[in-house]
Amino acid sequence: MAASGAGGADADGAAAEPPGFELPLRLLMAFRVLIDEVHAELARQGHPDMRPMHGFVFQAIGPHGTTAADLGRLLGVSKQAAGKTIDGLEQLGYVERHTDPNDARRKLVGLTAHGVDSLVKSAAIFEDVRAKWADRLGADRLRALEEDLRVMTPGDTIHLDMPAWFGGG
Amino acid sequence: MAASGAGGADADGAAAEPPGFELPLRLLMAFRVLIDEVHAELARQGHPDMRPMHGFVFQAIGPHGTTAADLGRLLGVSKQAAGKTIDGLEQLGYVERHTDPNDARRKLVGLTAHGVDSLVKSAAIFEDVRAKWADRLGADRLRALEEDLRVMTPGDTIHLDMPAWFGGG
DNA sequence: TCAGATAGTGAACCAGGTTGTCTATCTGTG
DNA sequence: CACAGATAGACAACCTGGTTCACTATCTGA
Repeated sequence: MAASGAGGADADGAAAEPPGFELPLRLLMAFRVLIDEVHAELARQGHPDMRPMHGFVFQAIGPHGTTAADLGRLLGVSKQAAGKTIDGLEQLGYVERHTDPNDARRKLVGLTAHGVDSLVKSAAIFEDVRAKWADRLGADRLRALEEDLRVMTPGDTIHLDMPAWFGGG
Repeated sequence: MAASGAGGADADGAAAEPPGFELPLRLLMAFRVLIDEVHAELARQGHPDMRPMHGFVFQAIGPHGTTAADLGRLLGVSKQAAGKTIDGLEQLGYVERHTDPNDARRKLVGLTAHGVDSLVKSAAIFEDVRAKWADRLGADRLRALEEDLRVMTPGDTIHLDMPAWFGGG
């Protein structure tokens, strides 16, 4: 990742950070900065065992619940991997499983009160952080930034597929 | 990660994607879209065994080379992890190690011709993709976006620390 | 009715991190 | 000049969170 002189001058004087490299780097850093802040604040607010990505998982589960296979599809991982994630979240008390009354194969995964609490708090914290961005950038610039990102990213499918490009298998 | 109705309407009618959630999601998706494109094109141009993040590693190594410990610091991982990464890259023929003549403890890690080739091509591809973004968004908007991202991210230290927040350890 | 699709689970495996420990080497200070 | 302490690299054991393969239970459509 990263480069010595991304922000400014490098001892060499040469262009240490070609402009094209800057964009992905900053996108990732921005994501990181934002997520870190939310993660830290969420830990302060009673959810110290949440992982940075769990908020997205909870949002994917949603208020109506889902199943391991659906969650896997949404997250872009195998159903087994989704199942493992659910196992962990279940042990932490964030979700619970119930057999689907209409389909004995399926197990509905739903948020517990604890899980809902974390989701609600995450959303509020995200809002706060976004407000801080609006303060720094100006509301117009932030809206423009969000609009531009929307334009440049596929609108509907949100298969992040983190593992695939990060190296995990 | 992600949510069913990020882009648009959800069957429920409820706000499926609180505005605060949208920002990190889009940042990550944008990063992903960009990296995927570069990665795919790089594979086409003779580097099929490159991992999406390798480009950043190569840039961190830089034209003058580095050491495992320095690389680890720059990447925000342990020196052992950096060493393993270098092992892999060495086997793929992208880097090579030489003992530092001035310090027998250190092993200078430098890019091979193959590594330099991949770095040069990456940079060019990044430029191309950036140009595409400029076409879509307009040069001004893209510059504004980059400027805003720069404002909201720490300027000098680029410790991405991917593993820490992704869950790896 | 029954072949085929789908849900969930377990097992074996892998990648890429972590920490702890060890040796070799350099460096600053008494 | 010697030596305590810092640093570089490597090895081992371990962890997390992915993967695929294989299997059973259940649903569905022809």
